[in-house]
Amino acid sequence: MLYDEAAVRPRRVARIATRIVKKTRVRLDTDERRAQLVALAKKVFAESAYDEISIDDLAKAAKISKGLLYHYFPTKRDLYIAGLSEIADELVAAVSSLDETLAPIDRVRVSIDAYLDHITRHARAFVSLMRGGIGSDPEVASVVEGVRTRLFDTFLNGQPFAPAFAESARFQTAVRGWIGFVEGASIDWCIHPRLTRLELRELFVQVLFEILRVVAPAELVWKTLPK
Amino acid sequence: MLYDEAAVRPRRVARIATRIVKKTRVRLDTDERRAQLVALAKKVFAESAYDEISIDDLAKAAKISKGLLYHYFPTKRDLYIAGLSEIADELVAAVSSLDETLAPIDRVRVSIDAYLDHITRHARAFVSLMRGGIGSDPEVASVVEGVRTRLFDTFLNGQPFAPAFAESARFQTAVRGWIGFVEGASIDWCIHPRLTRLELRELFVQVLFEILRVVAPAELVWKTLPK
DNA sequence: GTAGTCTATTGACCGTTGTTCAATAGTGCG
DNA sequence: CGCACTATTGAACAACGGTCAATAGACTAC
Repeated sequence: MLYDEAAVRPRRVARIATRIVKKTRVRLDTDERRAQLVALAKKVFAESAYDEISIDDLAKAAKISKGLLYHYFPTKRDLYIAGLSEIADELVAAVSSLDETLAPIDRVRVSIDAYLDHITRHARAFVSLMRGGIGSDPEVASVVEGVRTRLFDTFLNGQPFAPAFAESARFQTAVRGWIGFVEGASIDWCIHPRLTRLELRELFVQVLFEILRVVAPAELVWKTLPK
Repeated sequence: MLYDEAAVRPRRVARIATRIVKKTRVRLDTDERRAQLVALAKKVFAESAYDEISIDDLAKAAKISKGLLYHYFPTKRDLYIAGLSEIADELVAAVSSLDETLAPIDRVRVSIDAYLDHITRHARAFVSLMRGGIGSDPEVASVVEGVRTRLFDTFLNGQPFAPAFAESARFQTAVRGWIGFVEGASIDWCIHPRLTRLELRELFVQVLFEILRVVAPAELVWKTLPK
């Protein structure tokens, strides 16, 4: 399959054959081509693992040559990260449509709802994003960690924390932990949906509040903490 | 460097030279060799990423030929997983020395202490274990997920839960989330130690209890829950 | 129409990788 | 000494990620 006849055929003959068959090249604008390739990467890498997909596979799927792919992305990893970043952006964007008129607690509720909605619809992409196709690659890790901090910002943005509270080490560690809680339970839930989406959401909200209560000194507790 | 003189030298010449130099082969027992190779894999893969280390590197480090490596492990991935599994076993073993005489809450405390002790001493190995060198590989994922469930068992084993409680979906989801909490905060803490080890431990314990309180119906709450 | 320019596109090529396998060399037994 | 057993080797292989000079389609200018 690798060394088939066409591959070793001399260049000139191939050229003539090309003319005869009228195999016309498709010329695309730079931006269109880039967008097409990133879209393909998003789809393919959400379905299969990083090293199960070769550059040749991608080129064949895009109906272009390998060389052209390298004209747009310096390395396979760059293409992968481009796709992953878009998946990440979509997730963050889906969550961050916040309604200023809502009470803080309901704002969290809405955000988590949007979050669960989105990862339900894009379960495979979500898992492959969070599990990190190339776990040890620093760029990939920074995309994933970026999602966490951006999600955190979106969940809690504009909430009336006392500044001293928000900067305390306990608070930051606890929130990072809560993100881990949500992530772990979400991934588990994607595979074994033992709770309804609503039950899961309420669990997240309740746990968040309990964690904040544990972490915060009494006088700094979030104003809207129930009871 | 790749195609150096020695490499392309005809076999017979090489053999004669070998005799002259008296380069004796080292013959090892099967189990010893296997153990040596797994130990090497553990060390190397804890330090560097999966695809930064080639089979040639490993063979050279072990002072054996590539072929022999494949005599013991059918594929590079198998060797990697063998090393990873030992790292995982060591972590679980370190945590699971439980003292039956202690009160349940203190047993959790001791376990978490051992956990933090261990990941402090083997931070790199821990991170590369939990971040998964080949994130999407199902076998690797199952090793990591195995660590989570075994840690969970160790943390909570022998605690006086009502069976109905332990089997409830809310409980299981919540505990899986707590594992995510501990993991996320631990990895964060390995990189930015903003809290003391003791503070972190107490945070974990408190959050665990609050989560259990949130999740459990009143009459089933862990007997030892403080207050 | 034709010549020339620009650049999107190609395919042959390279070195390295993971993997295979027939050949080899130590070791112990009769 | 001869023989079997197996730990060990090294050359070969296909596939991979990546490079590059050459090509072809679209545009402008005359």
